[in-house]
Amino acid sequence: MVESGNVRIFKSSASGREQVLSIDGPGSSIAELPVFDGGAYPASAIAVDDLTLLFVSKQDFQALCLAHPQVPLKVLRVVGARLRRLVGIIEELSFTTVRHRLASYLLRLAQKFGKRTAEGVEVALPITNQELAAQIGTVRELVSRNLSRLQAEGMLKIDGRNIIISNMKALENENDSLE
Amino acid sequence: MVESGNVRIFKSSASGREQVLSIDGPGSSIAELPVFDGGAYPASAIAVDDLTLLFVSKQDFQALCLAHPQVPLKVLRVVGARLRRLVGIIEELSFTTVRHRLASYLLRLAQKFGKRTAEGVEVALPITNQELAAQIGTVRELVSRNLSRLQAEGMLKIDGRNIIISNMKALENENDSLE
DNA sequence: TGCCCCCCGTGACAAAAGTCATCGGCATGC
DNA sequence: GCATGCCGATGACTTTTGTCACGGGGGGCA
Repeated sequence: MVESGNVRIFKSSASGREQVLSIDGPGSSIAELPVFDGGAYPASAIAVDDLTLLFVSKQDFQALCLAHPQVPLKVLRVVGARLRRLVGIIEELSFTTVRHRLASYLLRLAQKFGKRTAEGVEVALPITNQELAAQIGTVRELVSRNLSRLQAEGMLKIDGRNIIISNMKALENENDSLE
Repeated sequence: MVESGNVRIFKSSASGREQVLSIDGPGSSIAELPVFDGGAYPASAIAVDDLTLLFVSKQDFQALCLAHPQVPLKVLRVVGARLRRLVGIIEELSFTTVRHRLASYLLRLAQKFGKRTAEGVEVALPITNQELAAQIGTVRELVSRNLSRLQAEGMLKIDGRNIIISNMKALENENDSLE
């Protein structure tokens, strides 16, 4: 269980690429699978910032579940959310382009953290291009190129780590109609 | 719960492509997520052959879990397996080529159903190229082309719906060393 | 101050993926 | 028999993705 801080869960390839599966904050559980089925860890994890975790052993978990039958039902809800997220990643990887995934990411970011300004919605990229690439399943260069291209097309303006989305509508259009 | 027969679980894109998430047979559960968290179905399902299902309502499931605390623990194991499979799909989609995924598929097939013959291991493709494409996340044409190419390179021989893997080693080499 | 490391952008290129169209085979059903 | 529809192969092409290499810009640290 994450007590404080954030963890990034990811797979890495032999050639050094990474694919982020999720980023989990306080209240989330991570590395539950071995507790459920006794198997191996399905992915790697790394602290994004200062992090404190609570460890629950397989034995304790099972005992807890047997003693308090509501617990596993709650856990199932949490695991369900994880399943949904993974299905979403598969869908994006299988059906959409890097450009599309990038637009989706920016939109999500804008909806969560965007500030309205005169020129549009402004957000600060919280991560490097490298990490963004890992989250949307591509490489750093393509993130860079596609950002430039979106800028050239007038959808947004890049100012260092800040991004001003000047044409929210256009960005949203990138988003629907999965090709 | 699947009582008999097989179900294919898949997502489909606006342009008509499909991505298979899993194929489940007797003993598996499907469409559990709404029962867990009350949300929507995360994907579509279709009967592969004659199929009988057992329906368990959310209420019954919860009552069952509360009455028999071992049940949800077992369910967690099953869901865990599903999580692992999805992570595996993401890994393949993100890191590997169509060629690689095709080779993996054939190897799995050969290990499960292959018959040794003088010329190599023989398997019958149980599905159309179209469906194979949906399982490995691509389109029909690429499956066809890559099969031809593997044949041209001497790894296997295609005889209608039958495939004779003449060079198992070479096919396995395709498989390790995720690029 | 200078060095090193990481980050970013970009050109040039190669490889992979996907699209569109065509042809031929085969089964099904009218 | 013949039309229809699905399936597979393949050529020609475009787009997308990924790789490699380079140069420039900081930030930290000795």
